[in-house]
Amino acid sequence: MQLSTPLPAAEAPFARIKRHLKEGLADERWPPGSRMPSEAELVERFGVSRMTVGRALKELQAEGLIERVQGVGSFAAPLHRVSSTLTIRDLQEEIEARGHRHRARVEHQAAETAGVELAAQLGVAVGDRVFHTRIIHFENDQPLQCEDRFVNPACAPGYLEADFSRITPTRYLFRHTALWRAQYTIESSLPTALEARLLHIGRADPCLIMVRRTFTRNAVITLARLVHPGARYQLSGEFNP
Amino acid sequence: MQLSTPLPAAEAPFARIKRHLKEGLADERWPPGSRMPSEAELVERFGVSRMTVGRALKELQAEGLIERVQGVGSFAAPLHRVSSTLTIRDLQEEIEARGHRHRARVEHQAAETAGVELAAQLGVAVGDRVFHTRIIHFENDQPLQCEDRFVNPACAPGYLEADFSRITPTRYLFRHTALWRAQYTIESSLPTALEARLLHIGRADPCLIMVRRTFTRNAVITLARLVHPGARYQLSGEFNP
DNA sequence: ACACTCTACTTGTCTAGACAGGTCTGGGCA
DNA sequence: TGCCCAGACCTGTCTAGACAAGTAGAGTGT
Repeated sequence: MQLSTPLPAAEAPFARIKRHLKEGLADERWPPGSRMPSEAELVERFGVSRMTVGRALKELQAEGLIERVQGVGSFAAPLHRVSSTLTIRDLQEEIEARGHRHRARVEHQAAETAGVELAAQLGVAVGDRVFHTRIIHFENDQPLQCEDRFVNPACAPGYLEADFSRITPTRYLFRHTALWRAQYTIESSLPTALEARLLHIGRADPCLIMVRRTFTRNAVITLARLVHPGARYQLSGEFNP
Repeated sequence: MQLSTPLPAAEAPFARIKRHLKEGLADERWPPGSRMPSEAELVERFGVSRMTVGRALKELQAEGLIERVQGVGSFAAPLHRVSSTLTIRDLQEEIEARGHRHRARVEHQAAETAGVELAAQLGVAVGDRVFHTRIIHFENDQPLQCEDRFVNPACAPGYLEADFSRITPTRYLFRHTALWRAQYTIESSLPTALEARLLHIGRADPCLIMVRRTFTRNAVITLARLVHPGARYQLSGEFNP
């Protein structure tokens, strides 16, 4: 006997609407920046409830294909933007997931005084006390990351007492602060002399460098510079539109 | 006169539930892999409707903090994972958004025969015809990207006839193929001799290299190697948990 | 010319119910 | 013992309506 729905399991209404909008976006039926149909129009057009078209639109927004403004409308996102989720895992977990051994060596762990640039980046006053750690992470005894990190003492007062050979700063901060937002940049550059020595690479060996700032609701928690030998480390990710 | 809701605009119920769960996850009240409260339990606990807790859980799932299985339940995701959306824009748009001038020079545009490695990467047979372009992208006449791209002819038969000094391959393929999935890796490395010459940099200058494969539902559309001078280009992104 | 208000339209959120379909478990039956 | 089935429980999806809150524009009064 044949079931009423063959196999593709009959596309759900919200998915159908989403696909319709996505196709329209793809062949520029709604050019970038232009106004999309309102929820009410879609409700009428597809004969579904507002919750359903709302869901389709919300997901398109989350994927970065449209922008929505309360009281105004929904708009096609600026040209050909494509977003993917880049998962940033704690390095220790990443290494252990590969079945390898993680080890961290603490090179430096002390309070320092913030200079002009650091103070600006960390949102504190020049001359304020900030915490500074420099840690080398090893994968099977091979140095994989040099982590230079400045921490706002107001957000993590106990930071200097933590044992970072046992818990990574990422994990420590995750546990002791309320993470709200993060920013990062990724670039390719040469290591400093110190970094090259600590990572056992040459000064001319390219490195993948990630600079990351994380925030609570109001303040900067931490500024981290993560330097990886280019030959041993790569980021990867994928996305499904 | 004082409004009833001071300023933080009274957190919405779904956000409150989400925050509660997130906090519990953060201090391991539900250890990774363990079972989370069911929707029904949360409905009772918070006195809201199922749609509302459903939304909170759905968003946590989208953020990768929990995993849900129909008929079974919701589970805390494996350790300290954090995901962010890395937005990949078309380079031309990115440059123009900065108010700069974009120009592309086509170095190479021809059909070639696939070798063993390329055939495997592109999902075609060894010896099959594939399209190959090499294009230099300039920002204000300074070379910013060397784009080496192989294209599966089955997906974009007209590729060799396109004028890539007028439309970028990314945009062309976006328009002529049904993009389904993409994979990329980012690494830091040295340019080849050819790339160094085309980008006007030295052979010892580090580069940010992105290798990207995009797929239709069944086939590989394209394999691209995007080489950027480390001194002139960086990726950036952010995320809000 | 300017400032204000009122209205129409938009998205944001929530409710209380409904049905569908997947998973697991324990009981009954061969 | 081994199989199947019914029920309990779970998530996935949808509806029809409601109120809140933001925006833009038209109209009005000074």
